[in-house]
Amino acid sequence: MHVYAYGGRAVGLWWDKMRGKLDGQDRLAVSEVPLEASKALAALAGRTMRLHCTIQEGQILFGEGEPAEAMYGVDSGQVKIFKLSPDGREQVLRLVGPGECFNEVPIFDGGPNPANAQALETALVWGIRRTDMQRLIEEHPAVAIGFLKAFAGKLRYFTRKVEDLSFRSVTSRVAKLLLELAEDDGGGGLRLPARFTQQEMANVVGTAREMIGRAFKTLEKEGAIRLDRHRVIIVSRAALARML
Amino acid sequence: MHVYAYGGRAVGLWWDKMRGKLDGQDRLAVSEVPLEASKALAALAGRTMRLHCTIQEGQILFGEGEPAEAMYGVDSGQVKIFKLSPDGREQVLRLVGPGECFNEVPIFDGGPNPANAQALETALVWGIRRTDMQRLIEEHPAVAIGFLKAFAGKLRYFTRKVEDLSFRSVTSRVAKLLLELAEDDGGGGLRLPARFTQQEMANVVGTAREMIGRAFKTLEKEGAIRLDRHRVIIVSRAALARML
DNA sequence: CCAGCGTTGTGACAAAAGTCGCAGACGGCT
DNA sequence: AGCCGTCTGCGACTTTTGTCACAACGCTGG
Repeated sequence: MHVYAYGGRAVGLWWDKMRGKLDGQDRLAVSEVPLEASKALAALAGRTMRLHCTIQEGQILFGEGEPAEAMYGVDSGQVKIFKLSPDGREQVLRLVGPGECFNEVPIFDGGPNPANAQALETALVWGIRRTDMQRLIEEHPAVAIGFLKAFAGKLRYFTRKVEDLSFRSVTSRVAKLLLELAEDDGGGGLRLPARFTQQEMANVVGTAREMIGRAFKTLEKEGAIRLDRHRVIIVSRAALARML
Repeated sequence: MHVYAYGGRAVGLWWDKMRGKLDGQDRLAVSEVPLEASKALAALAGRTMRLHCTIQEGQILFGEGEPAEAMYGVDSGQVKIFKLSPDGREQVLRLVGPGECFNEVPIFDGGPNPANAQALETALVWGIRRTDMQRLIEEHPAVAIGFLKAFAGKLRYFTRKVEDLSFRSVTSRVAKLLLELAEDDGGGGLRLPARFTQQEMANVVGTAREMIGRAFKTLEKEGAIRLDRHRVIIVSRAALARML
């Protein structure tokens, strides 16, 4: 059991026991399938050494700078990967949902965790230890190629993130976030998953909470969204896109 | 010959002819060496299909969004990888020097060039076409692993870039840039490579030119640098580091 | 139903960053 | 040396973003 301190609280983390062992060549076929890396891995990992755990909403899985134990994948729930500034501000780098994986970087360069990971909602997470993963990759070149594709996607993603921070106003970044978060929802309009508070959006977008509220008012004036009792409803995707 | 338009100018780009051909297994030993990926590649590439060209200072090698022909490496000189905003502002993502390579991402995801590339000073550049590179990787797993390491480094780099843009003030980012650019130089102090204008630094740091000047004045007041006839001399690395 | 707490709305203000205009300095080049 | 284009140094001003304080809302759990 590991204990990490965060914001004054200490949270516990239990690992299930290892589940099995890589046993020979008959699994090769799986890794050969040119799937998106994380999926191929999940399939592979199901039959290799694999750690499991449930992290409760708000719990920290690991912290930046700590030696990396493993890479992880999300089975259900959502995990937030973020950095903290010395004065406590938070910048979310990525939101990881089911089928995606995170903390792969240390597998390949042997360094510490590049950021913090925390469950945004209760999440089921699996992990593969670095050494196991390295063996897996050496034995199955197709897995390496899968990772290369996944990394390529991530580099594009971060490249965009830099671009956005540098070129776009807060309002524009908020509009973009809304477009990404938007979920089709019963009625005519699109609604946001309720779990995002303005503070959380601010952390994703890289600004202060109050700015989110002001951005909402701007977007409302432009007819892109409607604010119904503290909840954002997207009126027009097109109008939102115009604000980019 | 390709012609690209940029800032009203059109520049030409000539490719030398292909130089040779990958010929069998005896090169495997080279790829097996666990070098930094770019170096391993340069070694490999010297014996495989390889394109060469010289790009003059200011010339564009390729533009964002164009279909990716190849990945490249720098033999000498310096290449700037950057994005342009709709209104013409520029954000430098990376400065690529000798021994490093760029535009690897499209090799693996088949997408277009993720950014623009331009020679900051006259540069000797080599390239390997996507299809050749893909074959190389499939045949030599060690190359794939080398790329994974290189990608891991780049992801850490961009992660830091996001962090910096989000957390640090302009002055702090400038101080950081100076620390990175600083070159030991004959006399007691460190000087900057002359080729960087304030505008170029502004593009790296993600701000306006005037802010660079103001940041310099702040840093001078703190005793970190000295301004001698439009040239920056780093007085104290420690004082600079304190400004981070 | 009510209390309590975390989230949101808001206005006034402060600070940081960006813009504009122009003068002056520098560095090649002839 | 003298000229010219580019780069730099400011100062005044605008815009954007961040901060603070506080009231109101609304969900949750007795």
